[in-house]
Amino acid sequence: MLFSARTENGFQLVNRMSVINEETLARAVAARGHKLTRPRRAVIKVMAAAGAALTPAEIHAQAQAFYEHTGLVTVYRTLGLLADCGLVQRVHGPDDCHAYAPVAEGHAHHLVCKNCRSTIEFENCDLDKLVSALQRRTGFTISGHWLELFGYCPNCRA
Amino acid sequence: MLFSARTENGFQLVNRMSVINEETLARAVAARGHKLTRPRRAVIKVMAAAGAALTPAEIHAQAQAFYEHTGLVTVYRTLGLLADCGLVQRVHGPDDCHAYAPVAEGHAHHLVCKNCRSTIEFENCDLDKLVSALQRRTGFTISGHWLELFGYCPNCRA
DNA sequence: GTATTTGCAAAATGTTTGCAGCTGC
DNA sequence: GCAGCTGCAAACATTTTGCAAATAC
Repeated sequence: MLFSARTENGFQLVNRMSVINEETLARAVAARGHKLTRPRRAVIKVMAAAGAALTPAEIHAQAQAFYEHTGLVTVYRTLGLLADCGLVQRVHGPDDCHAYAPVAEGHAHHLVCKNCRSTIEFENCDLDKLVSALQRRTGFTISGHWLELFGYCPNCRA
Repeated sequence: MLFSARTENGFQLVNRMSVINEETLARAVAARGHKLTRPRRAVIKVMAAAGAALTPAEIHAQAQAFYEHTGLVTVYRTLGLLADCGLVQRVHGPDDCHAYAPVAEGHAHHLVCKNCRSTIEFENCDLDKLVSALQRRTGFTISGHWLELFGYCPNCRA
């Protein structure tokens, strides 16, 4: 299992338990009737290829490597678009909640290192028992959930 | 089980499965060597008595009922203080993440109605199996987690 | 009495909007 | 060609900081 160093400011997805690629993202966007413009392709490339949970500003910086004239505003709009399609998801922390991570199946959870912020995506969360108990006790109909784990990765345990 | 109407803008804690009171909060703040000033007492009153997950602006407005000259800046600072003490916790949503909720035991989860935003606090989350499986598979040492459930409360199921 | 805390105003940060021009299909 | 998209600048919202006056203990 490989754990790479962190990006200057970003949370690196060091080991992804599921995969999402550029093609899938591009196709999903097009399928919804949205145009595949140059800046959108750049943002998609960043989210798919880099595989990192990044802030809009970081995505902007990286996207400019693919298409130089990518504007920050367009990054925001594209992230909104991708989020609407369930292809991208906000990653919240105790403090910040400005990062976005790619999502393989429209729903995912993240395990984040509190020190270097490397991030692992996982899918199985096994909350059925809790969910049904709460539904019974509260009368709510529970339709979704949202889970993040924090800790220290092998490299940062020191 | 009682479900009250939502506040104008806030997420009402309609049924709290655990309790935290003003005295406890005030004592914890004093115990850490912080002064119990009038604006701090006002914020504490709001968080304890109202029992609602509220944004800083909402807390500010409500706090002024207890101490008129409470400033918004002080609300931010007091929330930071309470959060440091584990007495208050940010409540994040898919979109917004600007609300704070009182916490009984330094750690809690929330079940939020997607329609009226009424909120239930709960504590038992039973993630041990998931946590140990992930630790084994990833090599991470997992020290904390963060869980929120979404759905519709009995009143909003329509 | 003194260190801490406050409120104000101002700055910093992050995000959204208005709009004329550009571009994918 | 035309709707959808872009980038810029400017607006907007939220949070933080500097500082002199006020306050808890």
